[in-house]
Amino acid sequence: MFEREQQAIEDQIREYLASHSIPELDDFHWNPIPFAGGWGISTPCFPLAALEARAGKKINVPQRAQEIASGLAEHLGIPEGFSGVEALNGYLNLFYSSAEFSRRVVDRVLEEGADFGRQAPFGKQVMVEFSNPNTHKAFHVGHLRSAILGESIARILAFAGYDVVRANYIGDMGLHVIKWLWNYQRYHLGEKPPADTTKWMGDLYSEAIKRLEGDPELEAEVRELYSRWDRRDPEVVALWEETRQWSLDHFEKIYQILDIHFDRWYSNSEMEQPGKMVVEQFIEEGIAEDERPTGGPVIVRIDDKLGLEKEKYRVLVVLRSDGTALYATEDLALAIKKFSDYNLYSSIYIVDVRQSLHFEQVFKTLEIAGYPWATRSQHLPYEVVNLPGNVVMASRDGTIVLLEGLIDESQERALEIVEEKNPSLSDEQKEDVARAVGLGALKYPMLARDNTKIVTFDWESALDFNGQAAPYIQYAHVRANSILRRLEDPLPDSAPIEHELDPAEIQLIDAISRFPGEVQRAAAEYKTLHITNLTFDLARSFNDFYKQCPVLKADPDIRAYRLRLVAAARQTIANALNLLSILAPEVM
RNA sequence: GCCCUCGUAGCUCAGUGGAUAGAGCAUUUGCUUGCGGAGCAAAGGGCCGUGCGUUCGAAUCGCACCGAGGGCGCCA
Repeated sequence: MFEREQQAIEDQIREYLASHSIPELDDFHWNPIPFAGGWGISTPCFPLAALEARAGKKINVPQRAQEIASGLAEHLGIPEGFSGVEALNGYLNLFYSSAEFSRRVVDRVLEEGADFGRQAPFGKQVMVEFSNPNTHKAFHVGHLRSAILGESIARILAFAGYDVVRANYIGDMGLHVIKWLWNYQRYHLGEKPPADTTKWMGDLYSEAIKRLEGDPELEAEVRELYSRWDRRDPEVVALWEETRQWSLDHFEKIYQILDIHFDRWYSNSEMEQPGKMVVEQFIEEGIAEDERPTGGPVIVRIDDKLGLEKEKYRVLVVLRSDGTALYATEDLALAIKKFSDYNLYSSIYIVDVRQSLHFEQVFKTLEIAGYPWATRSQHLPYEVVNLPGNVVMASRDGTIVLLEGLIDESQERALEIVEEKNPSLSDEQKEDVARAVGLGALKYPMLARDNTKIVTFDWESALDFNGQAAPYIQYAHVRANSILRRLEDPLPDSAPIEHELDPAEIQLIDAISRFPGEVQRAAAEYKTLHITNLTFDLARSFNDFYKQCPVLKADPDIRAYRLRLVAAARQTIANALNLLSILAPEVM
C-alpha cells in the first residue's frame, strides 16, 4: 500500500550505489521486518555484495553486505514517512512512522468502503468455467469444491479488475446419462422424483451400474439406446429432456443456497454436433486420423504431430469408432465456441486434477490446428475431496456425502450453538445466523488449502466451528459491529494520531494494509488460500486488539482513532469474506 | 514403463531464495473489575522424507532416491 514511499527509497538507494560505483540490482526484494513490533520494510544487501564478489573483488560477502547497509542507512537519514532506519546483519531496515501510516490506512479503507482492495477495470475479459455438474447423478461434497472454489476465484478476479464471465458446463449427455435412461426406461418408467431428487437420481445411476456389470446382453441394450439418441429418436429425446430437467432444477436450488451465480450455461449435449464437425474438419486437414475403416476411432497423434520423441501428450481419441461423440469431441467445440462468443483474454477451466492430461491434449490439439488463442485456454486443477481413509467419493459406488444433507446438518448444528450462545435473538435472526455460520464452516476448508492438496471430508471437523474456521472470522466481524452499534454519533473525522500505538493496533493495521496486495496475488495465482490466510490474520489481530485496547472507554482522542480503526477492520473483514462468498453477520 | 502432484509439530495445514520455520486442533495451565469468553495469553511438541548440488544464504531452486496419491486409445 505504500508503493510511493518505497519507490522514493529505491531512487535514493540507486543514487547512492551509483555514486559509490557499486553494481546495481534490478529488484530490491522488499520484505516486512520480521521482528515483533517492527513495522516497516526491509531489504537484504547480500545480493549487492555478491555481485561485487562475482565481479572479482576479494571480499567477505556478509561483512560487505553490512558495510553497504550501514552506508545506505547513513545516506538515507530518516526519510519522509519513516521513523527510523537501521543496518542490521546485512539488512537495511526502514521503520514506518506508525502514526502517519496507520492513519492513512484507516482513512483509505473508510473512504473506499466496500471497494477497498478493488482494482479499477482494465478491460480484459476472462471466462471462468466451474462446477460443471453431471445431470442424472448425485450432487455431493466433492462437487462443492469446484463450485465454491470457482465462485471465489471469479469474485477475486472481478475484484482484481478483470471482466469475468462465469460459465457452467453441464454434463447432460454421455454414457452415464444413457445408462441412467436405460435403467429408468426398463425398470422405473413413469416414476417421478421424490423430494430428495438428487439422492434418488444418484441411486438409480448406481443401480444401473450394478445391473450392467458383466452382462453383455444388457450392455448391448445400452449401446442400442445410445445410437437411438444419436439419431435423435423422439421418444428418447423426450425422456432425456424430462429427466435432465429434474437435475437442472435441483442444481438451481443448490446454487441458490450456496450463493453461486453463472452468466453463461453450456451443455455438452449442445456441443455434440459442433464437435463432430470439428473432427471432420481435423480429418480433412490431416490433423486427425480416421481409423474407422479398420474398426478404430478417430485419433490425434499429438506427440507425432509435435515431433516429440518421448511420449508426453500421447494420443487423443476425438470420436468413437461408432461415430458417437466423446467428452474430447465436445471440449474441442466448446473451447472454440467460448472464443467466438466472447472476446476473451483467457479462458480458465476449474476442473479436478485427474483431467489434467485431457485438457493438455485438447489445448495442444487446438494449438496444432492453428487457433491463436489456444495457449490462452488454461486448466486450473484442484485436488479431490476424499472421505477418511482416503476413500474416493464415487457416485457409482455410493460412497458419497450428499451436499443437501450436509448443509442441513451444519445449519442445525449452528442453530444449536446460537441458541446456547445468544438466546435473546429472534427466531428469524437465529435462522439467518445459523445459515451464515453453517455454510461458512462448510465453504472455508475448501478455500483455505492449496489447490493441490486433497481435502479429507469428515463430519466431525466439518461441524467444528472453533479455531481456524469461518465462524472465528465471522465472530471478529460481529465483535467489531457490536462496538460500532453502541455508537450514537457518527464516526469521528480523521485526525492526527497523538498517542503511541499499541502493538496490537499496529498488527491489525498491518493486516488491513496487506489486503489489496493479497487480492492481486490471489488473482495472479488463482489461489483463494491467500485470501483465507489474510482473513484469518485479520480476525486474529482484531481479537487480540479487542482484548488489549479498550475503545469506547478510552480517552477521547484515542477513542476517536480506535473507533475508526474498528470500522476499518470491520469493513476489510467484510470485503474479504465477500470474496470467499462467506456471509459477514451483524450478530451471532 | 512414462507423466503430474504431494511429503513441514501427535493430527490438519500455512510458509515471495533472506534474519529466530509458524497457525489451528489435541494436551497442560492461566485470564471475573473493559465494548459479546464462538475470545485472549502461556507451556510442551521440528534431522522441514533422504542424499548430493547451485547460492553469500535453501523448507523454498536443480538432480537422484524413498514414500503416498493421481493420470496414461474409443469413462467423464
